[in-house]
Amino acid sequence: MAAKKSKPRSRGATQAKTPLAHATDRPITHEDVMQASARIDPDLRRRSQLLWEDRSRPTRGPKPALTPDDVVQAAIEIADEKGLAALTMQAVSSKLGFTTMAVYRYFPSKEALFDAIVDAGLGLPPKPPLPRGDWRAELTQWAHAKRAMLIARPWLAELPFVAAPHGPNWLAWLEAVVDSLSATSLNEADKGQMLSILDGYSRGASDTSISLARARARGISEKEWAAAVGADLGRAIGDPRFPKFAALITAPADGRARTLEESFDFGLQRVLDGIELYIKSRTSPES
Amino acid sequence: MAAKKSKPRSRGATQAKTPLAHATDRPITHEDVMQASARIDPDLRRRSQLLWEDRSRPTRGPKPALTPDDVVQAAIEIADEKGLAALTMQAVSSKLGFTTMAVYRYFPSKEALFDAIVDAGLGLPPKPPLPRGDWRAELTQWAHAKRAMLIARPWLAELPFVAAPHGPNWLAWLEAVVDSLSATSLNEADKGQMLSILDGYSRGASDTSISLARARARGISEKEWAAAVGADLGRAIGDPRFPKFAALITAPADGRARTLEESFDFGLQRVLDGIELYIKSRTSPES
DNA sequence: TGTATTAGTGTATCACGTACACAGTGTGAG
DNA sequence: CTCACACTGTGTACGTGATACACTAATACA
Repeated sequence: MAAKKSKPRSRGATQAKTPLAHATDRPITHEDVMQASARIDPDLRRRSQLLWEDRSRPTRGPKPALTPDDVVQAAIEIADEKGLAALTMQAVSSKLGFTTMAVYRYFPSKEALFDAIVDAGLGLPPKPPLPRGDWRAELTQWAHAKRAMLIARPWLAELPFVAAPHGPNWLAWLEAVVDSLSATSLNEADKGQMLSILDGYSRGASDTSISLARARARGISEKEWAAAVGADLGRAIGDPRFPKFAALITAPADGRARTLEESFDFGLQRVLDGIELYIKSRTSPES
Repeated sequence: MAAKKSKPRSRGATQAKTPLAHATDRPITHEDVMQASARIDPDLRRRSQLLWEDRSRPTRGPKPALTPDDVVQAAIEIADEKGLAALTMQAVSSKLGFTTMAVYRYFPSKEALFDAIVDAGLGLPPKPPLPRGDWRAELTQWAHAKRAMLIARPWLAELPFVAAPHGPNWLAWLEAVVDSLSATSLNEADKGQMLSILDGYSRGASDTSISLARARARGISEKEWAAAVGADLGRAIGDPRFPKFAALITAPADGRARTLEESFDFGLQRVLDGIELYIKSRTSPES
């Protein structure tokens, strides 16, 4: 056995629930978490660590010409311009003006680099407008921002980033939702639930626009994209298997067509309606 | 220039809105669609075609030893057992007992094979229980089924399948929702909206469970997975950037913890609440 | 029966991830 | 102050995977 294959190892991750065992009554500390993490898949553990540790340079040898951030930046630019497929270690290094192997001084593997790219790509959530307290408005802003972020970096959704270690920016997005929900009367557990709902909707309902964005990055016009999508969906027309759907897409538009963003917002408001309904039912006893 | 690189071409696809231009008053036919599709990226067009055309064998040469379906089946088995990363053309062919290049007689590229795998992996939606008409119950069943499907094939979410051509099974899932919504008073446009909402939530809110499923496929126990996720999320504890989220995950569980499926269902009911509210507002004039 | 067509094979090539060994560079320990 | 060691970037090599191309064998229609 000589060279080793790239092990498709590692995974982890996700939204909110089932985060930690609430076995004892004493509040959980960072210590507890770190202790629990002792028995985690070492590969995953290392990746997560790379994402969180402060990369303080050792003092010994020559000064590195780059920072991990430079590498991440270059990688993101490549993904933005040419797509994920073009994001190779050689592309990154040559963009930086170094040899391929130089990158490995900053990230031990492509996978680790991807982890960093994902977190950097997420960026930070927007700051809610200042008279705080309007949770519904704040969550609306949040969801639109998340959608915009996913559209701006359509390659993010192409990575199984639910399976990657969660970095600081990921947590920042979650924090923002919980923070907005603080204005409600929900208990912690319910806040977690609402976080899942909102996060789930925002992610899933952005797929259409992400697809468009990806096409656009390939130089395809919105018209062409719509034609391609329409052609696929249009196969339903005349096909006995899809009568209802065919009727839906052939129905004349009664009024102005909605933009994708308007569509997203419409759905978002329905979701928030559902959340609001729940909050009210918790507040004013109705049963 | 000799061999060509794998071109990271092709994309397309998605949910419901903006499907076709409703320019004229005459209902859109399959003809219209096919005509519109004439100017689509030829690569995409070909992929979509492969997904839909009946692969009737020409009569001339030797009889093929396999069917496209055999290939798809083998590929799916590999993905199920070893994960997407192990799904190579050589793996597929050797599983079938042929040389690598033999597979290319059935699918012109790995990408085309993936398209077929995605559609096959989606499978068909469940049949709604027979006293039809309870749209809410039917959509609940649908959403749970979709979630279960994604969990059963966690590699599906790893593919940018929103960007792939939509095959028959994809449409079948959409059809099922629209069909259930027929019991409501919604117009076609609104049905499309509700479809987007439900599809979006089901997809996005399943991420957590998909991650777990993926971990499980790698031989990681639920405990280990929870520890890894918890370790990442637990970094919030003590970090001044994430006070609210830290409070959330350290709050003592007041009662039985919800399973992931219960969590999904809880959110789903909120979403359906929102949809129901809208339906009612359309029915009984309130403004 | 022969010829055009097609299935599966063998081989070659190129891109990519990454291991390994080397050379040059600073810095703290002596 | 100096030297050895830690560390950076380079050059090279390898294995794997996708896939082009040319070849042989099979088969049905003219």
